[in-house]
Amino acid sequence: MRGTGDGTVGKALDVLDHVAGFARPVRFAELLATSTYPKATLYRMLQTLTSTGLLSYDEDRHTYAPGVRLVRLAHAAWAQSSLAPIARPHLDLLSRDIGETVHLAQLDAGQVLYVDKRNAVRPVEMFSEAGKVGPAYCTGVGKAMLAYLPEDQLADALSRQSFHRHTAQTLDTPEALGAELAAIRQRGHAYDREEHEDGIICIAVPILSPSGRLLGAMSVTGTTRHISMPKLESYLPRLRDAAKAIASDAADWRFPDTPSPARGAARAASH
Amino acid sequence: MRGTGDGTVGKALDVLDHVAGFARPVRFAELLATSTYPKATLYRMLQTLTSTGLLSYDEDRHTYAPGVRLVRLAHAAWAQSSLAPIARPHLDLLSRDIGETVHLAQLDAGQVLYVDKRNAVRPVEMFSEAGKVGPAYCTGVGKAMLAYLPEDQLADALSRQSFHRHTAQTLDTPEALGAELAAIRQRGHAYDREEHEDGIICIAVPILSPSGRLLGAMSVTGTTRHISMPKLESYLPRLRDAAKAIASDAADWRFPDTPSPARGAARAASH
DNA sequence: AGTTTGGTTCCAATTAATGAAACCTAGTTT
DNA sequence: AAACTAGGTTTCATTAATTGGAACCAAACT
Repeated sequence: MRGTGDGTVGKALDVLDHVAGFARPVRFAELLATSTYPKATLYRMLQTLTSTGLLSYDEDRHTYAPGVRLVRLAHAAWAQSSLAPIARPHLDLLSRDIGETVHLAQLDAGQVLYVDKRNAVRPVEMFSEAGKVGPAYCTGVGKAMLAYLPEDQLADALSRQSFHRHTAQTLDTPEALGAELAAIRQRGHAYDREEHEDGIICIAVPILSPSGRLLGAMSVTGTTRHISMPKLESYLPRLRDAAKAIASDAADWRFPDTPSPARGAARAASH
Repeated sequence: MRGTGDGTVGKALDVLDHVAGFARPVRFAELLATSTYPKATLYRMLQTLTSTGLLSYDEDRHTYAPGVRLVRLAHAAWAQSSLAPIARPHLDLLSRDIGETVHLAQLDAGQVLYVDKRNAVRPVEMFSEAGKVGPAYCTGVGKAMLAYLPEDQLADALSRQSFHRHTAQTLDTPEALGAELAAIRQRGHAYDREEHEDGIICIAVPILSPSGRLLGAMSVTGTTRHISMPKLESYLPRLRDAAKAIASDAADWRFPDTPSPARGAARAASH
């Protein structure tokens, strides 16, 4: 856990992650008992994080929790990410079209990070879903992304997988996963055959920029009770079209106007 | 801008905010031109932020943008905040009940921070809406919260208001706002009479814990084209009930189990 | 070829973080 | 009531990181 390597800021983030890791407000003593940092260091770190608003401190209960300032920063991150805001209208369309649960994910530190979601039947359940993380080696979107990762990044991502056997179908060895990734590259899409959760299946495609760079992945998900894999496969053309449309929008998006050296400076000055 | 005061972490956050402040990916030179930090310092700060995932760097375009790691952290912040997750079902109910746009907000550094929203027509979009900030002095939720802030915190919050005249109705002096806040305390709810945007009106109530501490605020919003203030006022009882229910849930929430010294240590050890 | 713009690296001076230990303080226990 | 203690907070000499001026490099213009 210790030493993400990046000086003071890295350590501060260790602590922030540590606090966020508890799914509830946590007291100093609890953090100390599970921390590699000495008392005084941890204490001052928490002070700093609290005073910057990254953590919030409950005076009454003497507990720390992630602060609302993060929500604000995340909004900025989401809004100007190269994928999520562009994909939004496409997700709307796709979801209305096929009427099943649709996920949009990116890869973050070897994990699947869900950045958007459409749930056809119950539209509201979603809010707490974006920002969730999941394993890459046993989810449709995860495998779709791993399959199209450059070699060095793939090695890094693989080294971060836990290969826990979630269900009887989970591919729980790097070898099995390697073969699966090759198959995914072959056919261009990934399946999740109840590998993460019993009763949940999905079909997923990567979102690749025109130049072949991996941007994210997208999936249609269902329960075995109400949908079959062939049915999911029938959505594949539309899923692919949406992924392609998103990728092409994303490629355009960076050039809304012709960049000129002078303009940048002018805009900066007016700030 | 410089020197939030909190050592290295504070400076790093200055830079992070600075990047987030541009509503688009930015280049090093642009940041440098608008930064108080010297070249080398800013450069290394950006390196650190990038390598920790708080910023993402576009190799091709040489631009920095807020990183997806923030979305992940924000999820934790949102999910264990003392207000938003508790309020969620109540917002669902209220929104289904009255069929108008409903906002849930908190106060963050003198600004209104929207933490949840229900839009009558469209389902919710995660951090595209939540995480947004707005002015406190000229929005319904903002004024509702300012009115119930302890004196010292109010002074701090007021000092952070810009008092920009958004519309003809905007209260753009501390004095006018002070009178308005007194009136809000009197009647228990706040109005926004097109003070922030022409054509947008709303009615808002504070969310106060049983002990009177301010937790946040909630509003029902509409356009003057399709709704009138009396109609909005007719929602007041239900809005108040929802706010009360949220506050009471929030008060209970902190005691899911009786704390005992031994348990904390045991749980910590198993971590 | 020459020059400007944009980005990166060096390194001695400076500043901040560190952590062991001492010190509070509000509850318990004897 | 005095002694203890768990949980927090502060001190301070030591250690490590940040700082920023300046040099450097690499493209993009001229």
